[in-house]
Amino acid sequence: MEKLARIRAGGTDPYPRVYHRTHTTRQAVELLGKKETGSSSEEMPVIVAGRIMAIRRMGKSAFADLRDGSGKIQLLFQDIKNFEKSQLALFKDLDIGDIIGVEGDVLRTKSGEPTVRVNDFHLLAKSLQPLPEKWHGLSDVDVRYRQRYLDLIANTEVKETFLVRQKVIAAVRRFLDERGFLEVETPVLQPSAGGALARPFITHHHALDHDFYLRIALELHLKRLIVGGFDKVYELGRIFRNEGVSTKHNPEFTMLESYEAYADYNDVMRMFEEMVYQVSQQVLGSSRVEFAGNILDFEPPWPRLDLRRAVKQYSGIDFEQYANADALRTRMRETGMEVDPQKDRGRLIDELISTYVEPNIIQPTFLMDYPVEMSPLAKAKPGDSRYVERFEVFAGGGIELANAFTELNDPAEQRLRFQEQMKERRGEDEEQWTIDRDYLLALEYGMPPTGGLGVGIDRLVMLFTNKQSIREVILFPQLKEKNE
RNA sequence: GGGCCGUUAGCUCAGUUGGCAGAGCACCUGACUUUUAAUCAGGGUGUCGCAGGUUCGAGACCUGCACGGCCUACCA
Repeated sequence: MEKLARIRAGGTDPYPRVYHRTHTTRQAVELLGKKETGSSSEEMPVIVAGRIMAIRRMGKSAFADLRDGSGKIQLLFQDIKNFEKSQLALFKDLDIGDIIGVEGDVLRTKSGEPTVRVNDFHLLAKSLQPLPEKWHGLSDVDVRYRQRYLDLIANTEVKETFLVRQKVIAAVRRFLDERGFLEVETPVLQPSAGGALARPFITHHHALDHDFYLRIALELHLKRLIVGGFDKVYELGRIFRNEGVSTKHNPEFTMLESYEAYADYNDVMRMFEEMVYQVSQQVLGSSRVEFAGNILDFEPPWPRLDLRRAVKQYSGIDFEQYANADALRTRMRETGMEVDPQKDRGRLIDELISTYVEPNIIQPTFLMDYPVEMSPLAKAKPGDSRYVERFEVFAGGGIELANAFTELNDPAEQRLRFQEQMKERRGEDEEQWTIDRDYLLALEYGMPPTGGLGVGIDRLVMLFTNKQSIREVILFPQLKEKNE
């Protein structure tokens, strides 16, 4: 760009290496406030730096809006014609988008705008690309996600979303830390991907000449730690699922899992509703949040619905009366549902839940006691081996917030359940599925009764920020590569 | 994977029945010392997503492809 050459020719380095400011724009505005209440001295010299968001040139003077990470402040350039020649030339070449530093004093203009009257300024980084349009902002979602930095510059509310995200995560950590949970880190690369039913990503370790899977859940390693004697552990981490991409699914996403020895799913339920309540108080200052046109209230206790009864209530089908997949499928077809003939009974019930139950659950609600077919890692209900002590939490009409159960700690029973799973998968020609034998070995040493919890952090943030798409709460969501 | 919709200037978008490619912002030139979507006068900066086809003539019509969105499917 010729402007850049001209600036260099004028003896100015368009990318100097350091610039020390005395105030952020926010601090400069606060300083002005102090000056006006008379609690500070007369002279208010400041050095601030940031990106030029607008310039209003008016002949001998000019106004500009300067934005930094803390906020923005107006700049006033006066007597431009009397600038030193090189400064005048540099000033003329300033564009919206340039990063500059200015020295001056703070004052308030006639119209009440906090302003730095500029005595001197320096170019800190020249912008060679035009910024998105100032009035409409950037709305092309493709560009917004691919060039998130532009989104953050052009759409100030986007920044707010990610600040909330950070606060949610910090509040969750605080909650668990205060309760004596130990935060741990477990392997992302695993010889077998267990703890969930999702299809994993496969990668290859060259030195070991061995395939590894990217983890699809945190579960099995955290429970090894319960065996090892850490009674309360959690991990907040990225997991990877090689499946469809949608407004609710990103191939990599952030999961919280916690495990507490000597607890069951009732304890976990109480902990989870308290956790979300406290997080909402700390992040939003309220237990209420608007989501998709509804007001959700996280104040405990949340309703607890028996899964079988909920399905019956909303779909009219009592799946207990249909003992095998074929019978249930036939009954579901009668209601006009299109049903995949491949699905086993557990998946059919899952479909009933997502079709009939989830959309009706607006307020945070526990759905309890799942059929055993759907939950290979959960402990059976006492006296009824067809059901397990498991709950899921839904809110906002279909957002799944949590999945938790009383952990199955009987190694023989666990081995049977794994084998059942493998049997079902045979014929699905999925090479990826393997049994984590080392986990079974760990269970044989004895795992105390344990309550476990899994929380999709991205979805929690969606609720807290009223975003209907998971891509709005992930800084760099996965998109297809653009072909040249 | 399937269906529908979209893709035009750096950005936000118009573009009539198939007949010279448009507006606002940004950018460039000039005027202006309290503006804040500054204003005023002038300037169009384009591979109309890509590749074919129909046509005297295609941004528009047809086919294929790419990318995106929504729905659907998949998904603990």
